[in-house]
Amino acid sequence: MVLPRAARTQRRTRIQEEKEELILEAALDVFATHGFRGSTIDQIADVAGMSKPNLLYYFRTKEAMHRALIDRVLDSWLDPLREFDAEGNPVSEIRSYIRRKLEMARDFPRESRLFANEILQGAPHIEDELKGPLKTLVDEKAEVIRAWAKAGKIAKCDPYHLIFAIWSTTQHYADFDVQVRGVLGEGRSGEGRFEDAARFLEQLFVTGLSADGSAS
Amino acid sequence: MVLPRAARTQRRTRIQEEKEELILEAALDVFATHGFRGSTIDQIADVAGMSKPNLLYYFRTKEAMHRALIDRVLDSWLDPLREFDAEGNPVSEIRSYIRRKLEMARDFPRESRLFANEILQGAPHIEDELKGPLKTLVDEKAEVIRAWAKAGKIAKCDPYHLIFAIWSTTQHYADFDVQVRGVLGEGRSGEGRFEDAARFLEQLFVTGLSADGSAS
DNA sequence: GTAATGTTTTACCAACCGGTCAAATTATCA
DNA sequence: TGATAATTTGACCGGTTGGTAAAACATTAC
Repeated sequence: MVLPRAARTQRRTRIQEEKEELILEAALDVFATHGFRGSTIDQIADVAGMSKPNLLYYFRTKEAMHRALIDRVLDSWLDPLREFDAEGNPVSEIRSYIRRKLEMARDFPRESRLFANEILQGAPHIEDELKGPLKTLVDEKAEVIRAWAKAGKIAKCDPYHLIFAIWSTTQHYADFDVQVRGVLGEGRSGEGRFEDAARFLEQLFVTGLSADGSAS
Repeated sequence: MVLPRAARTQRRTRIQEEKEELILEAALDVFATHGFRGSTIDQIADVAGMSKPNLLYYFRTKEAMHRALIDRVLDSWLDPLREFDAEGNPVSEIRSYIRRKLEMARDFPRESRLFANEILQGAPHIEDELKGPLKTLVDEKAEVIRAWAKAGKIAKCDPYHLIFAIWSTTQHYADFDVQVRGVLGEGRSGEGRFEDAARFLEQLFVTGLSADGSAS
């Protein structure tokens, strides 16, 4: 019978696993560079090396592909923040959070751009996740930071804006890679660039948040 | 005669001025939220309140509209960096650069998103500008910062990454506005949010770059 | 082996897209 | 006012887009 994939109950064949993987990989490529509306199914099919109807056999719509991709990636994307440990040493926690985020920007730039595109364009497909799970997690970690500041372990500062600053500075190296490369020139090549960035950001945040800092 | 606009020599009628303005305004709206490929001429025409052929009378292609928009916006976008003054007081120069960038993110979010979309998608239309005028300007200002650091007026740090950090943290409030609002909730509304951000960022960068900071 | 199920392809469709054309309409100015 | 140029419109075109239908083909289970 021709039971389009969406109607599957629980069992998935070997081919399904493989092909879905292949498709999502291709979709990540395409969505990350063109955004949802700018991407075409044909393009994705092409990258995946299969025909369009074949692709649509596994994901019935473009939206379904996008959604599957978001779902799969969002979770791992938030891992670094989850690891943020209330019991650890504040400075080294922040330092290693920065480093982990920077490593993700280096190793998973497509994932970063996927979200960047989505949010830039108004987050039409992930608004719920933003206001739900993401907000909850951030609220929780912000509370940890606030407690650290209150205890005088780091400078008093708005924890939310601290988190935004870490997000933006690190993801910048994935999302705006072309610009970074354009400005730096081809001199500072791949690996060195990330080391420079890491050194700078750690200095900025560690010094910037040293306990003697003032401001509300 | 039917002289399509592109063939104009120098004189432009009042109507041309008005309509081109109207179109670019609409185009900014659309391009900023959907990126180049995700935007359609019909959409822009719709926002501008005119028919598609009429719109194409003023800009012969979608690319021409995009280009005109980029050209008009890029210059003013770099103004804050140009104002960066080598003779001024380092700390207050950096502080006011941050504030100006933040004001631009607040007052011209569409312009910010226009560039963000463009760069995120590989900067296919502005690569030359990145490697040309932008790089030149950044190189120049980086040299100023390097001199300040060498003179011990601010901490030693990589000036390029400092500039990237200021760009990313400030533009974040325009480009990722949905996320910021989603995470903060509707509590901290518009004006207050930017004040909080400004306070945090000034603290971060001023403290983070205080002359006693170490690291290469 | 064969029947049932799972996968892939070919051909196709309606809507949309960027863009053209010629005719109709409106503004300008002598 | 009328001629001339500038602007706007509706009808249209070929290519692309997201998606479908049905049949051909492959795989698995018995």
